[in-house]
Amino acid sequence: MKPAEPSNLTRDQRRERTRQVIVDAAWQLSRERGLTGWGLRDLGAQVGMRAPSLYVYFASKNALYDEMYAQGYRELRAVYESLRTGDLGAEAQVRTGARMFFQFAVADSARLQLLFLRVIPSFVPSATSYALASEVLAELSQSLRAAGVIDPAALDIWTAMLTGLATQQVSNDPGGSRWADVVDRTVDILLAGTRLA
Amino acid sequence: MKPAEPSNLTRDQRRERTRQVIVDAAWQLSRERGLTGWGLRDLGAQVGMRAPSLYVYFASKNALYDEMYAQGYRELRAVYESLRTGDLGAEAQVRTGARMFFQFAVADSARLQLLFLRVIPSFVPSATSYALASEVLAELSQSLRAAGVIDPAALDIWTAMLTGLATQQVSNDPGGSRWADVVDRTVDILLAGTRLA
DNA sequence: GTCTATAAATGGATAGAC
DNA sequence: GTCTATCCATTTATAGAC
Repeated sequence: MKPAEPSNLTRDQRRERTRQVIVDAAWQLSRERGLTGWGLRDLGAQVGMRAPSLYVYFASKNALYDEMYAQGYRELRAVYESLRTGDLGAEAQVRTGARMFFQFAVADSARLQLLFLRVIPSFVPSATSYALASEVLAELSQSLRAAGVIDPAALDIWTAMLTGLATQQVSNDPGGSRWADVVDRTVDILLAGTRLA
Repeated sequence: MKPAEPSNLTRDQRRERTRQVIVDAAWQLSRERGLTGWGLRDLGAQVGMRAPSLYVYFASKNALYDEMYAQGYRELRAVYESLRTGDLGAEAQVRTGARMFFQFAVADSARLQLLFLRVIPSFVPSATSYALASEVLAELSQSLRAAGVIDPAALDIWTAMLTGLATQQVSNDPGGSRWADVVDRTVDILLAGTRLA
């Protein structure tokens, strides 16, 4: 018996807190060594545990990836919610949203790969987690509709553009701003080209 | 002594041929199991060798990736060369080039990841291989300039768009045509937006 | 809930016989 | 040029003591 944590919490709360500590450590390792560049031993060491103890909190490494995936999309959803709560007009919302998405995506290339590319062959997001991703996409769709971009094909162009800019930035100019510098201009071009299609 | 190959070839020719067989097998495994989903044992088995024998032809697994990378860009360069040789006008060349790039990229998602994304943390293309990539980019740049897209920032928008469309297609609609269907429209939009910037 | 011990496999890579 | 044998590290995951 050595929880080492404030124990005026329920068992479930303590468990959830530990899960979060593990997920945070996994993100940190992913940022440092890449999404697949660490093992459960390393992760355990990071949180002061041996690898087998992690199985108390996650059924497998892929289950852990799934939680990271879900959490990543929850963070992105929060970004869009903060946007919607603001008092920006429809077009400004699209403009700011694009900048924020880009910033979100390039801030963590491991997260970019997990959320938007299919980099781990064995990992497929669970139905629940994938639903979160769809929710965020719906948010983007909504935002674009409000600005006059109404057809579904145009939405696909926007997602390609946004992920493309971010991917190019982290792949071909990490730490720089080559693609960051063209985000606004690209938004202008797409707005002009996809409105009232 | 058991070459099992027609021996009216020089030693270097036989060596080069075997290297090619290995690279082809590596591509096949990458397509089937993902870029990192196979080991040297599997690769050896695929070409009728034990893993250690592969070291006669490649210094390391990353050296093999490097050859795959170079070969991928040589194939892409060939695509653009066939385009330049045709009798298309500048704008038609951009339009056809975009379609061909998209087709090339989605035809093999492992190749897409190796050539355009940074998916294997330990792999960095050699200077020689990277020069090939630059050559192909210059080709694209040339093609766009001829069509009136002259500023470097616009080129960055185009590469983001092209890779973004392909990545979305293989990540979110593999086997489908959701993003394939918007390539032409996207080219129109970008041509309208980046010409004579 | 955490540990040790270990399974069972796989990883890339090297030595040295033939 | 290919092999066997092997190294040494590492992987995810499980069993069972505490």
